[in-house]
Amino acid sequence: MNAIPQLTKNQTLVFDVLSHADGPLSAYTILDRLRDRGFRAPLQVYRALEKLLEYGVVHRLESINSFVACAHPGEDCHSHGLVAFAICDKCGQVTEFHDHELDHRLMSWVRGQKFKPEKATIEIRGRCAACA
Amino acid sequence: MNAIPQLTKNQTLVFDVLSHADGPLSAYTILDRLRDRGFRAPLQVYRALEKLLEYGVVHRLESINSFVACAHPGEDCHSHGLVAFAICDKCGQVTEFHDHELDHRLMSWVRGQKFKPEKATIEIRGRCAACA
DNA sequence: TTGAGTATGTTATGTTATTACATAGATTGC
DNA sequence: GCAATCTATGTAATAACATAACATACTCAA
Repeated sequence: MNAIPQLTKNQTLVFDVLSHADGPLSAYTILDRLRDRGFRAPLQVYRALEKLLEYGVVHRLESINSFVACAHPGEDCHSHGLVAFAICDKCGQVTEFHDHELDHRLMSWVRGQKFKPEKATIEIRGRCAACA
Repeated sequence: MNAIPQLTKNQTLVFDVLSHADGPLSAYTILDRLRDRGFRAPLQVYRALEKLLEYGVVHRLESINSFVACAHPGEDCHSHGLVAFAICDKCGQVTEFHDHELDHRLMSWVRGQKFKPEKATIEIRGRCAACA
């Protein structure tokens, strides 16, 4: 399990915004929230996100082009294996979920194909309990 | 299992392009390939794709913003339950995959959360056997 | 203190997707 | 027939998401 390096200024700012948000944010929303901290351009956000994703402290939700802080503060989430998300289309709430059995099933299929996996995306869209 | 309705002119054109492609295509690539069939605007493509997705004859690959014809020609793919994809980042080849056990595992977790699923995205990125 | 590496700033541009509005064709009921 | 309605299509403009290219500054070890 890799340690998380000291974050740089911009990485810290972006991570803070995501940590305090109550749901996933788009890169441009993050940018807007950091305007008064000096952010001017999308690249400042995307560059920080790139590193935060690499460190495993932030996840990208491909199906909604948004980013969310990992639900396991202080840990490198990569060590948990695959991550799955349930995303509520009504309220935006995201639930993160790790399941070894699921990983195993996916990976055994993938191995059967002689496919070398690098990254997996598992996202379920629908309505959360509160919004159903 | 719902029958697939008669496709309209634009839906047919878009589906043909996807069917004959050797991998996933972006909406704008489809547009370019249909310029000489009279297509002029993205919306012509997106509107057709929307229906084709609904009918289950085309899939959207969220992690690469692209579209691919379903691997089961002539059937409504929705009837197979969840669909997973292995996407080769080198050659672009996509392998489609259905697994009941996997569905079950995901859905039982989701039910445990009282979450009402509408749609699932499962995509594995990496290198295919030929490109590994 | 210089050179290498990393982080940042800035402008411009590329790519993906939708909004808004107009037109055309098909179908139904009268 | 001929309106009313519904679906499909056409077009322009714009919104939303992401990266390229280049310039500057910071940091740290040799």
